[in-house]
This record gives sequence, C-alpha cells and structure tokens, in this order.
Amino acid sequence: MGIQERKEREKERRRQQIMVAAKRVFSDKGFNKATMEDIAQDAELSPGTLYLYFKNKEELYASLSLRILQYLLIRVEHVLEETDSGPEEKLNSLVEAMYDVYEFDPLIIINMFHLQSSETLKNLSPQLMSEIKDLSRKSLGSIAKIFKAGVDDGLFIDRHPTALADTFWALFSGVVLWLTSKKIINEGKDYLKETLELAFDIFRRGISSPP
Amino acid sequence: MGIQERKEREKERRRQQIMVAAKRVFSDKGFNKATMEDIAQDAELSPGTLYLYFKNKEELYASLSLRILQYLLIRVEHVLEETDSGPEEKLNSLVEAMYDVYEFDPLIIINMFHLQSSETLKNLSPQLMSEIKDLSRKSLGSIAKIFKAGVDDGLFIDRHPTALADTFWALFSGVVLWLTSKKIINEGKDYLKETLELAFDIFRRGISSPP
Amino acid sequence: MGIQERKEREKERRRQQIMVAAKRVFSDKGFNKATMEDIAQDAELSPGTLYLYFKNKEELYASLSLRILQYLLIRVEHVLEETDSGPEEKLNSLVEAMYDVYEFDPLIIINMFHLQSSETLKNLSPQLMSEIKDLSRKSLGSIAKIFKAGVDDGLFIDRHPTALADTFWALFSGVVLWLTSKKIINEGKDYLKETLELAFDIFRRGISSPP
Amino acid sequence: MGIQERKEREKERRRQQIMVAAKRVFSDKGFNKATMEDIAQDAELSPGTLYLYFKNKEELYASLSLRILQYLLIRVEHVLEETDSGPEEKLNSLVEAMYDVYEFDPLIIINMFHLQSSETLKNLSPQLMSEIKDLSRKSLGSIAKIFKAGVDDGLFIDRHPTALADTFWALFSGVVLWLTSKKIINEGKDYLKETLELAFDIFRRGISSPP
DNA sequence: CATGAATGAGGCTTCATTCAT
DNA sequence: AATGAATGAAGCCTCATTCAT
Repeated sequence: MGIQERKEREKERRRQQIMVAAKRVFSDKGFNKATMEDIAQDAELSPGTLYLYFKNKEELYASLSLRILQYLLIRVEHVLEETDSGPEEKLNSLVEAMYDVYEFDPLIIINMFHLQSSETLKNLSPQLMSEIKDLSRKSLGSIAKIFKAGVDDGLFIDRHPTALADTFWALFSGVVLWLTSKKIINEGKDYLKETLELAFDIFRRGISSPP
Repeated sequence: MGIQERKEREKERRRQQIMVAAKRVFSDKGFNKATMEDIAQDAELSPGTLYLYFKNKEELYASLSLRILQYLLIRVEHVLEETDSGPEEKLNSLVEAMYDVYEFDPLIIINMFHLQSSETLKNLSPQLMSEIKDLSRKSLGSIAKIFKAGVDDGLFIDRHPTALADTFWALFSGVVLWLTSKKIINEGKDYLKETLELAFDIFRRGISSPP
Repeated sequence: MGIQERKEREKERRRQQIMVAAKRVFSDKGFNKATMEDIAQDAELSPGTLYLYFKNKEELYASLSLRILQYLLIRVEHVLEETDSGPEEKLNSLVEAMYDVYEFDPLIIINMFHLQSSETLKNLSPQLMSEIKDLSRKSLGSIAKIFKAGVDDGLFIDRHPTALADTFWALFSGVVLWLTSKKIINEGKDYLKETLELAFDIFRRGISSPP
Repeated sequence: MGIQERKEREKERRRQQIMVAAKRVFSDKGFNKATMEDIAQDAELSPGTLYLYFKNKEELYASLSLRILQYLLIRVEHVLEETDSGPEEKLNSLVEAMYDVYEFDPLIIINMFHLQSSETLKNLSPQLMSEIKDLSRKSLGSIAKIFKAGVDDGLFIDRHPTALADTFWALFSGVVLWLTSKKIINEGKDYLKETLELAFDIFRRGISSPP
C-alpha cells in the first residue's frame, strides 16, 4: 500500500511537471502555436509521455484552467467565510484575491476566454467539462453571495447579486485583457496594476448605496 | 469612365462579400479552426479568389477588425462633437455608441483580443498593422477627451482621463466577452444587454464626483 | 491584302514583345520561379493575352530557345560559307560567333539545358519540338563540317568531326555555366571572358595536328 | 551503449534510404517536378517522415550534392597526394577520377547547376550552404594545385592554374550535360564515354607545353 | 483581339497522435 | 511507464489556365 501510494504521488508529480511546462509554453505562444513537442521538451519528456497523463492537447489545456479555477474558488470561499468582516471589507478582500489569482497565473483570463470557443471544447471529456463548469459556477456563486450580503444590508445598490458578480468578474478580466493587449500593441509601459486599482475603485463607488 | 467606376464598385462588393463570409466563419469557429476553404465555400467562391482580395488569412481577419474600429471611431468622434451636451450626456451617448458598435458586429471584441497575440500578427502588412494601431489609439484618445472634459468640469472624479478611458473600454469588452462565454458554457439565457446596462450604470455612478 | 499583311506584322510584333519580356523574366528568376503573371506585367499585357500567342508556359519558353538556335544556325552557316578562309580561320570565326551568340542572349545555355529534362518537354507541341531538334542538329552539323574540313586538310587531329563539334559545343556551354555558377556562389569577380578565351585557346592547340 | 549505437546507425540508414529515393526521383523528374510525396512513396515512408531527416525539399536536394562533392574532394585529394607521379600522370588520374565521380552519381552535374540559381538556395541553412561552397572551393583548389605543379615544371602552358582548373571542370561538366541532353532529344545512342575521352585528350594536348 | 477576375488542382509543410520497443 | 520515430490528415497558398465581357 505504501508502494501504491508512492506510485500515486509520483504519478501526480509527473502530471504537475507537465502542467508547469504546458503553462509556460501556452503562455508564451498561445494555444494554437504551442505544440505538444514544445511542451514535451520544456518538461524534459517525450511527446508520447504527455498522452499517458492527458487525453489530448485540449484536455491538457483545460486542466490548466481547472487548476486556476480551483485556486480562484478557494480564495473566493475564503473571503466568503471571513466572519468578522462586513460586505465592504469582503469586497476589498475579494479585490485582493483577484490580484493574487492573477499573479498566480496571468494566463488565467486568456485561458478562460479560449474556453468560449465552443469549437475548442469539443474534444474535452464530459467529466472535465463539467468540472470546469462547476467550478466556474461555484466561484461566481460565492462572489454573488458576497454581493447579496451587501445588498441585503443596504450597503450596495439593489441589483441582482449574480449580475453584480458578473460585472465584477467582467471588469477584472476586461482590464487584464485590454491592458495586456495595449502593452503589446504599443510596446509601452505596463499600467495594469494602476488601472486595476482605478477600476475597482470606480466599481466600489459605483455599487455603494447612496446614503 | 462609367466602366471604370463600375469595376471599382464590383471589386469592392466582392471584398465585402468575402468579409461577410469570413465574419460568419470566424465567429462560428474562431480564427484557428476556420479554414480558408470554409470561408471560400461560405462566400461561394474558390479558395484562390480570396487571395486576390486579401494577402493571407491573417490579413483577411485583421480587415474585419479594421472595419469595426473604423465604425467605432466614427461613432466616438460623433459623440465628442456633440456641442450642446455636457460630459454626462456625452457619456450616455458613448454608452449608446458602444451598444451600437457591438450590434454592428458582435465579433469585434473577440477580434481585438486575438490581435493581442503578437504571434498572430506576424504576417500582417505593416500598413494594415499601423492602421489598426492608429484607429485604436484614436478611438481611445477621443474617449479620453470626453472624460477629460468631465474631470475638468468637476463632474467626474479626478483621475487620469486615459486611465478612465481604458477602464471604460475594458469594462465594455469584459462584459461582452464574459457573458458570451457564459452563454456558451451554460447554454443558458443571454443576459448581455441587462448586464451591460448594469455595468455602465455602476461605472457612471463610480466616476461621478461626490457633491 | 495590305491590311492582311499589317495584321500579320502587328501579330508578330506582339509576339516579339512577349518574348522580350519572357526572356527578361526567365533570366531573372529561372523557369520555375517565373510566373506568367510576371511576364505579362513586364510585357504590359494581361495574362490572358499571352495565351493568344503561346499555347502555354513551356511553349513560350521553348520559343526563346528556338530564336537563339536560329541565330546560332545563321552565324554558324555564315562561318561555314566563308569561302576565302581555311579551317583554322573558320575555327576562329566560330569562336567569335559563339561569343556573339552568348551576348545575344546569355540565357541560351541555361535554356538549352532545361530542355534536357524530358519532363519539361512533355507539353511542347510536336511541331515546336521538332523545330528545336532540327535547328540543334543543323547547327551541330555545320560545326561538324568545319571540323571535317580541317581534318581532311590534315590541319586538325583525325577524329570524328561530330565528336569534335560536340566537344567544342560542350566546352563553350560548360564554361559559361560553370563561371556563371561560380560568380553567384562566390559573389566574386566575373572571369567568364578570360576563361572562355583560355578554353578556346586550349581547344585550338588541342585539336591542331602535330607537324 | 550498443543500443545507442544501433539507433545511430538506424537513423543514418534511414537518411540514406531517403537520399536514395530522392536521387531516383530528382533524376527522373528534376527538382521542380519531383514532389515530396513522390520521394516518400519511393522510399516507402510517409511524407512527414522526410521532414524528420531533412528540413525541407531544398535541403534534401542539397544533401545529395553535398555527398557527391565529398566524394569528388576525396578523389581529387587522393590524386594530389600521389607522390610518385608527375603532373602528367596526375592529370591522367584526375581524368579517371572524374569518370568515377560521374559514375558514382550521374546526377551530380545537374545538381550543381541547379545550385547556381541563387533563388533556389534561399531555404538552405547557412551551414549546409557554406559546406557546399567550401567543398566546391576545396576541390577546385586541389585541381588547381595539380595544374600549378605542371606549370611550374614547364610541362603545361603558363596560364593561371585556377583558370586551368575551371576550364578542366567546365569541359567535364559541359560534356556530361550536353551529351545527356543530346541523348534525350535524339533518343539516340549514348556517346558520352567516347566524347569524354576525346575531350580530355584534346585538353591534354592543348595544355601541354610546346617543346 | 484583349482583358483580368476567377478557378481549382496540387505542392509543401506541420503537428497531434499512435505504437512498437 | 517511457520513448520517439513514424504517421497521415489537413491547411495555407500559388499559379497556369480559362472564359465571360
């Protein structure tokens, strides 16, 4: 059984090793320009080996999203569970969590938007697909709960919490995408951090209930 | 001379015909899964013909973005030139313009984010590339001017107008992307319009200067 | 009838115009990299027009060879007909003729060696093909006659005149090809003229009968 | 280690297998008409496999030339090193070497003339390109040395050894090309061997210093 | 006659995936 | 379990040739 366990752990470690490599390569080149060969080389494995751990390229890709979503969910639920802080403090914590999620893997947003191409998802196993949907739903749900508390307390404007959560998430991902894009096109300085701060600042002011 | 002109018009019509087909196919399948063959078939032309009007697949793709950006610029500049309305009214007009831009071609945002992959743009002619950059810069610039007026009048919070413009644009594109994505994943109802309204509402409240 | 004639002449002039363009383009890019579009542009005509004068690309190409071969034959026969000069003087005249032929169109040799690819000749009309063969045979035949006279007079070594003609022709074409090749590879100075002189010098000495 | 070695040898054998097929197909159809598909089929491999061993079509093609040039250099240097023979004997050995080179691969000359089209070489890796240049230069250099010895000994006419070497090489390649061409056009008997003999005979007589 | 837009076959090349070792 | 050579299906693009005007 010890052996069994060690095997399990080794297998998991190998999976991680591949995912680390995949993240690097996908970040560098994007999903389509990245080749399995690239990833294998970065992971110091052979292409064939990748298929022992992931059904295909898309599944490997989706696994990365999954990991991010897992991290996102953990952070969001952690915020939700802060017992000694009100909705406004929780919103602040949420913003902080988003920063961390972004830094955990800047690829996240881009990943998640590739998911929108239904064509891209055709080869995903139903199981993985439903895990992704599930995580995504849960995270948004938790965020919505935070907003609901604020609305119920009369601190936030009286709008549907899910819509608020969507807007919050859209704002975050929109800023990340746009500023990344802008940086590349203009080869200019990176104002991501400042703009995110401004964006959340506006958002906070925008949803706070008038006195 | 009449002949000359008619030929010109026919040529332009053919270009449009191709772009319409390309838009459909790219929207359906995304840039990478869409094949030139697909587009040719949709346009009821032969693959070779596409290359008489567009240098390559990427240039065809970029041309779509260009058209949208042109429309965006026109609308934004129109808002800027409204002489008999203050910054707040202009912001409202701007929001309306964004709706229209989105409806003019929902593909716009997705297009613009593919542009961020510098790898994708390698085959673009420098001319087309600079046109895109130029339009993009001009539109954002005009939006920024609107915010500047509001800031100068003390109506909007005192933040850098460019940053406000970026945030505005990011919010818009983020909502469009996220809700589109959500719709596909959840195969659910389309809340885009409502969410956009909410988002802009929050934004307006968020940037309005406190009394 | 005058009209008829003028039409004929105009047609011939157009043919020439195309051939001039073709020569330029084929020389620049080689047979395969040259496109009919290239040639049409150089001739300031439309691609379709080329096909009114030449059955296809290969036939156009072959026509160039034909013209050179015609010029070659004229020059060689002219030498043959010099009544007041012996075989040695004729050989000198022949060498001079080869210079002229080369200068008339440096492309000639390369043209003629493309002809060796039987695959290339598949699309030639039998008529054109036989014209080429005929001219080629006649020229070599005339050259051979010159050598025969020298052999008969005991001035040249006693070898089969056709073989001598082949060698002479091979030497000429070999030098042209090799030095052209060398110039490109080494991007160096062009020693073609000097080498041709040396080559013919050696040839003359090599075939002159020992006293 | 044995395994390592065997793999190496298998890989080399596969390379050879491809080159043999390529030689056959290129000889049959010429560079342009030969397709990678053709070669793959001849080698009983899939098209993709060719690219595991050669970067592209041109590189595969150039590799064939390289092999011949290597053989040429070996043979020429071997002649140069004959210690117990004078320049005249060495010239004879050289002629013999040329025969052998030709028989080793009749394709050689045609290959080398395709190399002259600089356009054709655009896709060659610089390394391969420089190897070709190098071998070509070395071979000619060695041939020139042989002639230099003869000139210095007063056995050959006093001309620049490099020019003599160029002429020698041009004569050889010219005869091969022309007689091959002639054979195809006339579908006649193959006089290559006899003509080469005559050509070298004339050359020998032509460069031998007068008493 | 001339045009030039349109065709469409076909080439080169890439790369996700498989499978014998 | 790991390898990595081999596969072969596509994809993009070119260009000789045709044909309606």
